[in-house]
Amino acid sequence: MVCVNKDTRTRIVEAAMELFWLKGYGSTSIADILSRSQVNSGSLYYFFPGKQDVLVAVLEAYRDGIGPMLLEPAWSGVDDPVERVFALLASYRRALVETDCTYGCPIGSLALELHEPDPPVRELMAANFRAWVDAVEGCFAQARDRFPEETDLRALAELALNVMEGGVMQSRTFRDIGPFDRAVAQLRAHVDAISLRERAA
Amino acid sequence: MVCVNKDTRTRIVEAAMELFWLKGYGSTSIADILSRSQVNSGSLYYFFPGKQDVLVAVLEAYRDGIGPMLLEPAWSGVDDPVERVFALLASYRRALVETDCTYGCPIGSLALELHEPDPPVRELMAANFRAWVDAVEGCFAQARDRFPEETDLRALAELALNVMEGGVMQSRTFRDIGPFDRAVAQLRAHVDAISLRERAA
DNA sequence: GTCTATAAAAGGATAGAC
DNA sequence: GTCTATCCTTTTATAGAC
Repeated sequence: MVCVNKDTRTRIVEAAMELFWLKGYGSTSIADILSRSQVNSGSLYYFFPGKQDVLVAVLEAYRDGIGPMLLEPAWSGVDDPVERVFALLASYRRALVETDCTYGCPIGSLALELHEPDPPVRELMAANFRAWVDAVEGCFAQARDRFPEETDLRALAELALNVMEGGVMQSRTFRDIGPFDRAVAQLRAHVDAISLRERAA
Repeated sequence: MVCVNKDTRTRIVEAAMELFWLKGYGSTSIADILSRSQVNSGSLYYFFPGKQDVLVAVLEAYRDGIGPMLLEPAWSGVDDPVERVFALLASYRRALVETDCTYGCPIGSLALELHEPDPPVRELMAANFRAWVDAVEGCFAQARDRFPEETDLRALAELALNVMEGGVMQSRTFRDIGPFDRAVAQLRAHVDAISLRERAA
């Protein structure tokens, strides 16, 4: 990806996306965004009324990028729908390991950092979670016949999100990948336990 | 509890505890703490070198209060050890409902808000999670004979934490208690599924 | 231990030329 | 669309009397 000649707005959003992930929203200053994106104050305020509008753009970028930036890379080479769920979780594991258990899910961090988000911000965070759960539920739905009829696939997908977010939270706090791995193992055991028969090899 | 004549340090810590819960650490200013605790700047800096030291005191208070302030109220009138786990989760549900799904676990929020906490802060957040998981693991251990020998009770207790924290995160974001309830229901189903026989009525 | 006043810095946002 | 300079507010922290 060529990074030098992107348009200014894109550079701002990408810089903010990374900084919010690294430091959080409140701890990222406009000056941080300006210096990382190599943009001047006037240009930022030409495109965005204020800092919160940059956040909105970042959350829109995450929402729009969930397929191409998150799911497709995680699922490349993985065909089995249930394995795709665990491949997705493995991509969060990678992020944790690569950052020495410092950074996990950017949406989750923002969701707990911002205590009284304005409606557009909250709605976009919800849209991100919804899209994630939709995708995971879709995986389980493709394997519908492996689960008992009464299994609530939506609730199962939400459990996967909880396991991921909770695992990230604990691993970050303990600076240890162990809690994340045990969380995923618990989900695996649960999915196996409710599966009707073994998957085709 | 008499609140007027508590000593100054205690008033500061209690005010900060509430404010960090309501607004987060970064969004709570020293001025906020001073006005809520009715203390003057000079007094706060007499007791604490800076804002982060107030946070340390708050986290110590949570850690020391987990028994008397969290577990004992949640467990009053509940004798069955496994039901105590769900009674604890119900106390988080209460916090969510009473605040219109705005506030959940203060430790979880701090854990995701603070991206690069200084060692004493991170260690205290870890100590809080550890104490929570210890308590829940203790409940499961009291019902050891209800679970297969190979069941990892520690991992099960960690799952309970993940379910709580994930459920809080989603319910807060969607401003809807549904995700939290479904998360707890999934844990209940999992615990029931691995239980060897029905509990005594 | 507590009070008031204030220093010192950071941060969000704006103005106006180009 | 971009640039520099700067205003204004908030915030952390300190000084020094009492």
